[in-house]
Amino acid sequence: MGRSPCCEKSHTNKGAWTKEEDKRLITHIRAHGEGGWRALPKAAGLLRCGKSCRLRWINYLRPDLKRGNFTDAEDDLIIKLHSLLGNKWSLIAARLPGRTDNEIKNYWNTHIRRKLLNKGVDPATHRPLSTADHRSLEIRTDKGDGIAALRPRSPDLNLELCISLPFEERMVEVSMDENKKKSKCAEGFLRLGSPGLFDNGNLAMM
DNA sequence: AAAGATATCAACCGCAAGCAG
DNA sequence: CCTGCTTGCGGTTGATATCTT
Repeated sequence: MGRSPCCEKSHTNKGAWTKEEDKRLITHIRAHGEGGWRALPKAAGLLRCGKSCRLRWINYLRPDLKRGNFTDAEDDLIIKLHSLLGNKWSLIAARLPGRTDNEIKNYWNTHIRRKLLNKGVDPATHRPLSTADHRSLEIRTDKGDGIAALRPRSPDLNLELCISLPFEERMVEVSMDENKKKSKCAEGFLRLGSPGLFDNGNLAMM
């Protein structure tokens, strides 16, 4: 028995959005506000699924979006936040006003990754790559569920940067994967307002 | 100029968290 | 609690643009 589809796919459009669809979506959201994505397409007269509407609005139609190239300061901030949060694009985007998680994720994968590699920095660990050992930075592990995962080989590559957080659960949730642990800690870090982090999202140290 | 390779990014998919009943 | 539904997230795909040969 498979999952039920998120919407009636046989009656929905897919692919690039037309200007008319954009207009309908913007008009509807201006009138009724964000949310209720599942019911929105029908209400707005769109042959799209709710997910698609939400994505289109959040990533491209929202009025507060900052389009255009990333600045060097944004580059640096993304790199710093990534070293802290890992691939938690939504958390990173939350610290970059006008940027979306999808935009940052794409930018990371197409530009920053290469930029770091060219500088001899491993984009996954943010540590220097050495020609002799960079292939050994990661090892494959099998967690017993048949799914292999890449994990840092060296203990000192552990990016758990949550030294002083009140997250007792991280000590006991041994089954939680590394990314989740990292982001949980980092979320707390951001929420609590670490001395190393200014309100504008800039990192004072690290 | 044409063909193939590579880069970019908008959009989709599946999963999991959160919430209401 | 349990269940089902909705929303949000991260990984991935695929169409298009740009570059190289």
